[in-house]
Amino acid sequence: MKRFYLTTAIDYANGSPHLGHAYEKILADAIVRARRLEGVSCHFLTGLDEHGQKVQETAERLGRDPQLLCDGMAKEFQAMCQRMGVAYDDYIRTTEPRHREVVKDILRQLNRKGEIYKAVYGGLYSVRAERFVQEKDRIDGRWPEDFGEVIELEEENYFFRLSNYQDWLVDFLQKNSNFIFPAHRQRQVLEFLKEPLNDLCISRPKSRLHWGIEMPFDGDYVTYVWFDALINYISAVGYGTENFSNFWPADVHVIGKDILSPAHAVYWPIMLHALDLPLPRCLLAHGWWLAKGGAKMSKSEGNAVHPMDYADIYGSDAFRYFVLREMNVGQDSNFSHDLFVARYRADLANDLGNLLSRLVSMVDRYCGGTVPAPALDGDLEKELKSFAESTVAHVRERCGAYDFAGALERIFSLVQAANRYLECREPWKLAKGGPEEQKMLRDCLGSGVECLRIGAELLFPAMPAAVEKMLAQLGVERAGDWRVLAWGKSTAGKKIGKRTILFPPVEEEEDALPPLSA
RNA sequence: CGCAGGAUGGAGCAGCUUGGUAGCUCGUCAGGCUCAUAACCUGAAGGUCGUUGGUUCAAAUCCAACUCCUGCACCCA
Repeated sequence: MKRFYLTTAIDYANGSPHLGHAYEKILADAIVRARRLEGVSCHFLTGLDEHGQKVQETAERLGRDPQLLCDGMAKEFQAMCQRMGVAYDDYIRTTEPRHREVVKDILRQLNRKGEIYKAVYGGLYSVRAERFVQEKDRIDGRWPEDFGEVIELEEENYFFRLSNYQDWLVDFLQKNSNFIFPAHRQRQVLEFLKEPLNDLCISRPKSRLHWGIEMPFDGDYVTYVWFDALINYISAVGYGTENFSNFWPADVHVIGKDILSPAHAVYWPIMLHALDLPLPRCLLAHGWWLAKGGAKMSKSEGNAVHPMDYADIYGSDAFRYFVLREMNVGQDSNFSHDLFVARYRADLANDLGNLLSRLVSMVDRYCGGTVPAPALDGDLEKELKSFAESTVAHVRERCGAYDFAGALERIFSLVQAANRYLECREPWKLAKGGPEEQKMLRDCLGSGVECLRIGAELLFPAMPAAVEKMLAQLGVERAGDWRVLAWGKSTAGKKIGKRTILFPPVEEEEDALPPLSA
């Protein structure tokens, strides 16, 4: 049975995880969680890209074995996923035998088919940077300092016949306008494809680069890192085995906009096509997080956000909520401490956390801790029920369109509606009245709890851990299926759990900033 | 130069595909409430939707021109 198969980009093992990595994984995780709530069986892959020049250089600089270096990085990235509640099903590392063998198999196949040829490549080569450079790299006519000596170099390499497939790819993109999300990115790729494509150099001589997968038909070369890395999407799901068709084609490749073109939008489709494999259904290219005022985030600027610090201080769910709420998928977005705290305070602590808190408190105080049934008659109750149900429909639709910002905005409208409803009914006053008021009180609290229960179910893709805690306080099990999520009696008669503060208030001081370790 | 994205009340955003009284959150001001995490609810102030022209009965939304910001160097989500 074919599953919904989603991948993220595999992270490059040359640097520690940062906000961008965390965001991409959280976005992917939320998509998968939402899909599962629709009853779809899913497979969520992420992993680590371990070969290539940069990793080799870093390992040499540190005097460490590159494999050990990568082992450490894998642990770091996996720990981040764990911390962020990112529940992948499989983690692929490009140094694993299961990957290496598939890469070699594919190279053999393409070679047999005549898609690969050997040719001499000549150009300007920087000895210090250990790579080919171009005339346009010159600054004021001179080579940058860190290039060192630049020499003419001729080198034999293996090339993949990309250019043969350019027309096919353009045709494919024109016929499949939903291949890349958001749509304007697809136009950009088509623009890029107006220029003739060069064949792709897919080998590196071992004299220059040894840290890679050996070319199966020539032991003097290793495979170019991009060619190697992209294959993870099929090597991880058993390419060449009967299981493969349960996964491939992938439904979504979640990637950053920087690696859309040419790697994912050009190399990868052509590689697959040359192998007679179907293409993934969608490339989802997300934007970048910018520092305050739209500045680029970087380690050197010292304005990078450290996701783990936020998770440690505010909880991983608060962090997940922020990035999903604030980023319009596909566009760039700002991350600033002020924005984060504003969201945390207003949405999580005041609106949501406080709603839970007041409901649990009142059920405890006025109903002996047993949740009453939600009312079916009053006008306000009907209105609330109707809004909750339309919210379910709206959120399902938005999540299907990867619009978590829109979905979360709507869920918080529901939370506000519940707060407003309590304000209108004033259960704390009803509690002081006679039998009729007592009946209204029970109807009111039952409705309030039911409303929050539905909101919580909808929040699950964004805040899985917090939702479990909320539902535990409301005394209910998570339904775990949006298709049957209707206003009902599922909370009635349940005993509420222990009331705890889900999102504790944060201090006022500016110093409450997480430590910005450089 | 070219390509792409952006420009909406003090801040951050939505709306633009399928024109029709400008919406959300924060912030500010005034009021209400007391169940609750000094939280919640109500009301108000604040925008000629970058500029200029055009199409139209009607434009933030369509068209044209222009201005400003960002990205397009290996790497980086």
